[in-house]
Amino acid sequence: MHQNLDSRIQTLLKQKNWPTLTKIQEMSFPSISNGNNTLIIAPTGYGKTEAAVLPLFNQMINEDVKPVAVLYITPLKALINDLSLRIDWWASKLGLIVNRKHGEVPQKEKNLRLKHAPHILVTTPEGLEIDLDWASKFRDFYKNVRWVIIDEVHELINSKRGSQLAILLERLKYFTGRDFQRIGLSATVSNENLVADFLFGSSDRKRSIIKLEGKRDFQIKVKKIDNGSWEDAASSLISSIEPPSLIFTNSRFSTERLHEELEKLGQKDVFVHHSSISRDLKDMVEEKLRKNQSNAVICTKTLELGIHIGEIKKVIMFRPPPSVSSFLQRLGRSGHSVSGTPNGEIISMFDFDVLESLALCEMAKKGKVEKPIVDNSLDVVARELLGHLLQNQETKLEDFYKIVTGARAFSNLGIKTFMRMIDCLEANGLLKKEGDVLKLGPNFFRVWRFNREYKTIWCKDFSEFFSLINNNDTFSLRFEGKVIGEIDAVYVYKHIRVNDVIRISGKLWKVTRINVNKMSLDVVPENSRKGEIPIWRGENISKSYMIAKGESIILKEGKIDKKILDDKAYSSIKELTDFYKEKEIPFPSNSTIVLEKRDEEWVYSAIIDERISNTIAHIMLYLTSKRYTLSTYARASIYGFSIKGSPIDLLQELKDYDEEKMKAVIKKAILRSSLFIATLKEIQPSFGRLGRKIDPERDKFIVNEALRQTLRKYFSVKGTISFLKSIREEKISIVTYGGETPIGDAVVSHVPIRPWLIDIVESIYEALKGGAYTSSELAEVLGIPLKSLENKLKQLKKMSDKYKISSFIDVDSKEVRWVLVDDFQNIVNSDDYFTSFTPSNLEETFIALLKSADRESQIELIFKPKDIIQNPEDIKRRIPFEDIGELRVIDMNEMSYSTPLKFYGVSRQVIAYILLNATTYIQSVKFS
DNA sequence: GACCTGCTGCGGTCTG
Repeated sequence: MHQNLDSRIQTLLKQKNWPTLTKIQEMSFPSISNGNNTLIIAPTGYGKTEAAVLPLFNQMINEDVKPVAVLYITPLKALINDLSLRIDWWASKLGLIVNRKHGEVPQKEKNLRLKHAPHILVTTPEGLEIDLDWASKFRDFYKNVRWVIIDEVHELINSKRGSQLAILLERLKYFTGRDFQRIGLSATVSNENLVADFLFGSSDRKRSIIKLEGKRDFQIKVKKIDNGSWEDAASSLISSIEPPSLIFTNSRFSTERLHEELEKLGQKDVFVHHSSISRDLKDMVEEKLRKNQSNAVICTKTLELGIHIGEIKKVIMFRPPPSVSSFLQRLGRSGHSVSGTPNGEIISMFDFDVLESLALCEMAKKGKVEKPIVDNSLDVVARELLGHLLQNQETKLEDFYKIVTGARAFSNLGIKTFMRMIDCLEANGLLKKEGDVLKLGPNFFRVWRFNREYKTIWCKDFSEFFSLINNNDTFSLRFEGKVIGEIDAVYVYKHIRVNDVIRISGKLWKVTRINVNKMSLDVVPENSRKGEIPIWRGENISKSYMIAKGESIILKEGKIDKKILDDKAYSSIKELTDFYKEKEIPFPSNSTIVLEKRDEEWVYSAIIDERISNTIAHIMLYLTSKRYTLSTYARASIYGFSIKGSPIDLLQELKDYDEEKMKAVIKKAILRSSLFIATLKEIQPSFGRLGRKIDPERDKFIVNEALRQTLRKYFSVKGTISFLKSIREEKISIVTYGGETPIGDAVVSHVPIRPWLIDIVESIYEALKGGAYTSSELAEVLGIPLKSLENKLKQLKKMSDKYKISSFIDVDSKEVRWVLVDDFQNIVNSDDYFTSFTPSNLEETFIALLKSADRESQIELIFKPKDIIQNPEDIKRRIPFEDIGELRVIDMNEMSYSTPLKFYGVSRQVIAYILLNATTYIQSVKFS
């Protein structure tokens, strides 16, 4: 027992039946009591929370502390609920008030805190954001904060959420005017000083890092099943399950699919847990785990960290996890107590799964974990500046600059960049600059709206201001008013119809109603039919460079740990290595590339950082789509890269680029990638730039920032340059092989990256210039499938502002031809198409029915071809709306039996020509 | 064919 502990706390320890403090609690006590900023590193289940809280209680009960004295921040709502109960057990007995705050805390409970201000407040980073920015009344209690505890720091450090929190802490310090003590709790990390820097920011306190080496002991078995067989996977799972087991997968789809197979095999009490299942159902599953009423739960990352889920006998990973840290987190979910040894198993589907599993074990045993990369995104800075202005109405420019640069993530933020950001925010009306004083601008509440009714596609609900987490649109599934789960909106539009049966949360549901406005599907349970598992589209989960490193070690040193492999796994890895030995080709590595050609696809296998593969793949895709064909794709992974459709070996060309040329090409390639477009879309609202139209000159700052973020996250310019340099200097050798290799298989098993649509738009525009073509002709010329081209043409016709296109009927061949609006007049006058715009009877009367693009207004025009030829401008004047959505032309004399000729998305500029074309066509059909 | 996380405060009015 710690001699410095107050007797009241000692009594409570006895009540809890804790004979001693745990080791980590003992270790951190002096440093926390001394007022040092302290980072505590230990695996889950070692009593980190009490390690942080007990020394604080010890001080609090002996001093007269004012609320809020302790701020406890943690990333999950479920953790808040858990922790506040756990802390309250001590606090209530010591006369201290605990309060929790997150989005699902009932309003009643939230209101309590103004009457009885808590000494300890447990909340999320977003909760703190809301309070500082917006809680005008409660905010004053924050002036008393003396201690801030940040839980699960390792979860936050890599993300925008983390840098948001880092700035918030600096804002809090500015607000309190006090250098409060900071305490961080973290799982094992590789670079603890970096984590400490991130956490302690501008604080001048002494720092200590208290670390309990987690045991690297674990039991692991690697199994292998037949390629891609879900049946095999399920029967293998059954033989592996030791109730209660956790089965981790890498996709929501796999959880549902495995559950389906297990059910077929008669398995009972197996449940599904992932982010698209409603909170209620997830709670139910967690409860089953805690009460030991389940044989197994199949889950995604949702159960990787966080709340206590009871004693797990065994952790099964269906296919290897994407990083060492996630491998350890997952493994750590079993043998949760201090003494237990984690017990786990990896089920491999492919031979490279076995290789990855071996690599994960190798790196984990050596204690190699991924290094965190601290996020320094400027949309976070912008958001924090606006929040600071919500709080203070105004701020001096240099004051806020000092606050931001106090956060370690932004200590390198130059004043020039900062000023460019200010200018951008001002240009978009989020800020007003008066001398060196900043105020909120007029557009702030246009971007973040209170009233949902006025919401347009681009503006955001006010509540979203406080969060930097980005989401796709989803439909919720409802049964009797209760939410079951969620499905991507795109998937609903494309695939779901009434009476379809969907499989989600391991159960079948029949769709009875699709409510597009409310974005919900009404469903009822269904038992008789087979259900379709929805596909949730997410971001590619990239594989850690640690896996690539581990694989290199294993292959170079021939270090295959037989003990952990089952027979099938061993023979699959043996076959893989034997292949290369027998064919006398070197194994792909970071110094050897094996090149093979599969049909039109150049496959380069190597074992390298995925970001290098991704960079090269994007450059090759850019060059191929620009020079040769749009019918192309590339692939990238830790197993190398590939390109389809290039007539030449592009790597030979790339290796001779100098650094400058390389950087320029990389930039062009990335600006066209969907990764960049998605990043741009994500950060736009933070800078107040609404709407689709991004102007590369006017919005230079935003474009550059999106580019920088995309580069940092998915690409490696430095790595690629040095990789190519090594090829040039022949430090990396390239071996060509005439057949198909196993690692080549791994390369082509990855999802193809296709050219971004913007390329297609430009190419269509280029191809159309000066001519009139049918869609099949265009598809042929551009090398894209006819269907995708036709879709694109229709879209273009509607949205076109830069690329205006139109179509007419070629009267001679009865085909539709596409043409640029700007070329229309020349086409009409050309010899080729002149006859398509020359009605045989100029005196005949026609009716044109026009609808506006928004379908709000509709008019009817009666005309003769003669009128149009004599005065083409007049017809334009007679149309009261700007955009014509639909045009129908009817022959007045034959109204009763002729079907009207329809045109969609007609540009006003060419309406006269289209009317002539329509009448010519109708007459030609009539007389033939 | 691909993970996860979060999301107004405050005071006033109305209803049973």
